[in-house]
Amino acid sequence: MEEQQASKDSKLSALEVEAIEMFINFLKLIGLPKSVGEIYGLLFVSPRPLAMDTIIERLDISLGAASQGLKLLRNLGAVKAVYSPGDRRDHFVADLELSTFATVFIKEELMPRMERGLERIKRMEEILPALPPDDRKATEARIKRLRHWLDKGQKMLPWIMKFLLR
Amino acid sequence: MEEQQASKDSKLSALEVEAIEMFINFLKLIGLPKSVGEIYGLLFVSPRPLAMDTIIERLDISLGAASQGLKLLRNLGAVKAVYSPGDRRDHFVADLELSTFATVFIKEELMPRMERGLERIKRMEEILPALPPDDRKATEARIKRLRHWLDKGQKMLPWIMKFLLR
DNA sequence: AGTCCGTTTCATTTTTTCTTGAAACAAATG
DNA sequence: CATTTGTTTCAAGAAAAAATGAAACGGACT
Repeated sequence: MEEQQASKDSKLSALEVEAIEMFINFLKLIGLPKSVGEIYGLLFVSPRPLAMDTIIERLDISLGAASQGLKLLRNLGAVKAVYSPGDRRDHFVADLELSTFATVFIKEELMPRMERGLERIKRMEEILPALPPDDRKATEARIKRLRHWLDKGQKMLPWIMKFLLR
Repeated sequence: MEEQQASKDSKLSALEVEAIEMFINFLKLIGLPKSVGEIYGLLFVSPRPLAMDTIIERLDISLGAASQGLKLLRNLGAVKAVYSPGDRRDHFVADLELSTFATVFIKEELMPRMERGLERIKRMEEILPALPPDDRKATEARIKRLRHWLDKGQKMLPWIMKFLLR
């Protein structure tokens, strides 16, 4: 009579909830949807591999979300499928190497943007000479500053990566 | 007869378009909406302060978006209002110190999450002893790893900040 | 080959986030 | 002090992102 909560998270332990919320928050930071954070959080604290069924049931998410989320996480390298003898289903484990997320973010989000940024700057610099002389000086200074920051960023990234990878 | 484009960006120079697109992309990265990127981008390449009217007109955005976007940018410290003699309107300039964005992001997004993360970890560690012995070991290791990463991150941040600020 | 079990895909729905514009507000002007 | 000009606020609408679930798929077992 006091069981039977709204069918919701009744199946998750306090520890699991903490881990899940934590990863929802962190992964949101790098633009991943809630469901992905949930899945990774659950797998992260799970002492044994989980099948998709289990994940769906315990997190109470849809088939599609689970499948897509797992796919994404596998592509990132944050989750691996392991073989489970005598079971047709795939089972999933979290790769505990958290640097993966930071690394992926840097490689797939930051770096490409910086490259495109540099291209833009080059184009802007080409346009500069055609500006009215009064404005040119000021604008030139600004673009130079932009470039300076991009360069700085690009120098910094490899260093951060190194730090992340041990 | 070949003028009169769809009333759209006809008022923006190629240079402005580049800058705007660039900032839309970068600011999106730290979770800011398109309109904010547009405003900052326009101000960044503008050799002189712009009034809100001008911003609205040239970017073709709404009054509300302009007001809110400018407010946000002012709060971040990325835009300043300057006095323009003989004009009732506020005029806005971009603060060229791009580190502002990174700094704000770190301070308002990253750091708080890390703190909340540490709290969670502490709570998880308290729960640990109550786990079934077989699982405990494995889970303990995972949580230790989590903590390790958070610590690492927290150590890294001040360093990054220092790097950003010159 | 046919059935079953598990997974992926994707059109649709739901949720979240952003934008709009009208109304309230403020502050300078005549 | 009424009016005009400029700005903020916020409820409603539009757009974007994420979740759902049914249908298609694929591969193992009989």
